[in-house]
Amino acid sequence: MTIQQIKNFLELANELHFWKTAEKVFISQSTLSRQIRSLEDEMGIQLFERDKRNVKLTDAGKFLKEHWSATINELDQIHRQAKKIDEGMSGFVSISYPGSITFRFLPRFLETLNANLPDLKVELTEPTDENHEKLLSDYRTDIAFSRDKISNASIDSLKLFSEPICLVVPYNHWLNKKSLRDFNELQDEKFIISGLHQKTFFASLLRNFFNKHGFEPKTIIESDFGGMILNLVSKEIGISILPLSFKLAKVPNVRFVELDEEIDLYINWRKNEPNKTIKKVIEYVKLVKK
Amino acid sequence: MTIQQIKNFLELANELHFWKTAEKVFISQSTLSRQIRSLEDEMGIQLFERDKRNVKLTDAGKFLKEHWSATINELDQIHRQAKKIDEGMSGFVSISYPGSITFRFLPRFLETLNANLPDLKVELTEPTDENHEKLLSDYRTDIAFSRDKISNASIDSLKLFSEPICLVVPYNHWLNKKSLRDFNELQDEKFIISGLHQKTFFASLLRNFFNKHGFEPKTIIESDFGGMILNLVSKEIGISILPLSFKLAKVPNVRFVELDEEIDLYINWRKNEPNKTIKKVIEYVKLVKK
DNA sequence: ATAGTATAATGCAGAAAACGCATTAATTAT
DNA sequence: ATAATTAATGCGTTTTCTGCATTATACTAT
Repeated sequence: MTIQQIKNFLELANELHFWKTAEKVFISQSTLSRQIRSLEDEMGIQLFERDKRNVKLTDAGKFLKEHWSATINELDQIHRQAKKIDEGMSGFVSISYPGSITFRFLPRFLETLNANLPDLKVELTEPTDENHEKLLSDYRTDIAFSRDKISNASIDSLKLFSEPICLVVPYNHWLNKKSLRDFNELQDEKFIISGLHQKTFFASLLRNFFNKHGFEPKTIIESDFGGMILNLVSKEIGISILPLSFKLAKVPNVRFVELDEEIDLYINWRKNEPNKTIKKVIEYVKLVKK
Repeated sequence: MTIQQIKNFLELANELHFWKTAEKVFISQSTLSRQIRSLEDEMGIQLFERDKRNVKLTDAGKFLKEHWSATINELDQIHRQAKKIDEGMSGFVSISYPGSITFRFLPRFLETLNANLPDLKVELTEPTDENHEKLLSDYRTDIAFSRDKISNASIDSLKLFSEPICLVVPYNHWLNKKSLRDFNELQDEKFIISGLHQKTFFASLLRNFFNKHGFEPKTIIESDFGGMILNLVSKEIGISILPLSFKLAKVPNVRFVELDEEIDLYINWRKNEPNKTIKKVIEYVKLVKK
């Protein structure tokens, strides 16, 4: 039993005329006649009462006309949707990201995605565990934004942009770009930063930074959550170091002082990803970049 | 695109193994491989990602597995129902009947129908216009019960049973079978009967009856509705003549006095009726008969 | 009644498709 | 390296499908 056969049946059920119907569906009258016959045989159900002159639906035929018609419409709908998925116009991606891009890059990116792939469903996760390689290869995420460059034979990466890291201080704090001549002046400041023993990339970046400048910060609160850190700085509990992106959070009573140190953002995905949706999303990220 | 192809796809989508699936659906592995391929080509959608070793569903494939599965189940359901209709196990009949069979024959008949064809829908009409032939040929009714024999080349009839007609009197009325020696004794009785000028069969039967016995009844109320007549008799407003069947209405304070006159019940239907449901219903009526 | 017309079914022969066997090619396991 | 697994493919055969031409039948007009 062919979908086309059913469609032809529906056409005939409307026309009730073999010749006209055959013409309409671009087959010969004999073919149509035999198609309907074979449909009837296969189902073991008489669909039409026909003498040499008239064609009319049986009760079963009426019933099937109604229900098949509905089902065929459903099917067409389903096939259109499947086509969309196949073409990556719709579907599902799981994205993991560092908190710092919450305020500028990520919303822009999601906006672009939504404009171009309105049927796409996105799952966002802000992983505490930063093992991007494993997240990707275990299919727990499809696209991983990361601050560190990942070198792995089965992962493709692309650097999207760099941005300065900044000292984050309360508005009236003595410190500004010009006043800061020597980092040793920060000796007595109370820092609110990620625990330096952490294995996250940002922690190791901080570790390097303080090493380079030869002093150890006085850490009074440890936190990995930028939003939390900003609020503590705003309440003048201490100062911190964060990527410039956090400025966009627009927390009041906070100033960002750019340092001569940059941090990168990479996008990572499984090499040879066959999923068209994911590939398409990766293409769009290139449009947004910085 | 074949229904079978879709079913095979669904099987493969579960098994994710060509050889096992092919065995399960009783075709060769090569055929299955090509069927899936042709499905993919026809839809223009990749359903499986497969290398020489592994088979897995694409996103579009997952989507179609889910939705096709639902649709195929619906279709199977629809086909079962259509089969029922085709076999006359289900469907629709319109039945017209004279009020007199409301109390005994019709409920029995409907009970039998319901027991044997539980999915059958029945429309009952008690026509005031008694033109059964026209009702049938205009498809306003499928089965017409009638009191008169219908002679019409395109209508088949069957006599189901005969029953006496009765004088219907209040309980304490002087009249009974033995006391009634001569119909002229009814000269002074007040009758509640169908207008004798009416063209209904029962009216003409009454006309004949009174002619035969050579007197004209004193009619105080004209009515064609047995139920109404019975209630009026019960209130001792007059007496009437009705088929014995009305006794089953069990209206209180009413006695039936059988006369030596019978009335028939016929069932009528369109000759060569192709509708299996109707034909089946006609068969069942024969089981109930009397 | 009779001839004419409309229309679904059917015989036939050629075209296309489907099928299974055997084989190939690629991958994994030992 | 070798064997085993497994999806794809070439090929010949069988089956099915298709359209043309024709037939059979019922309705229409005269």
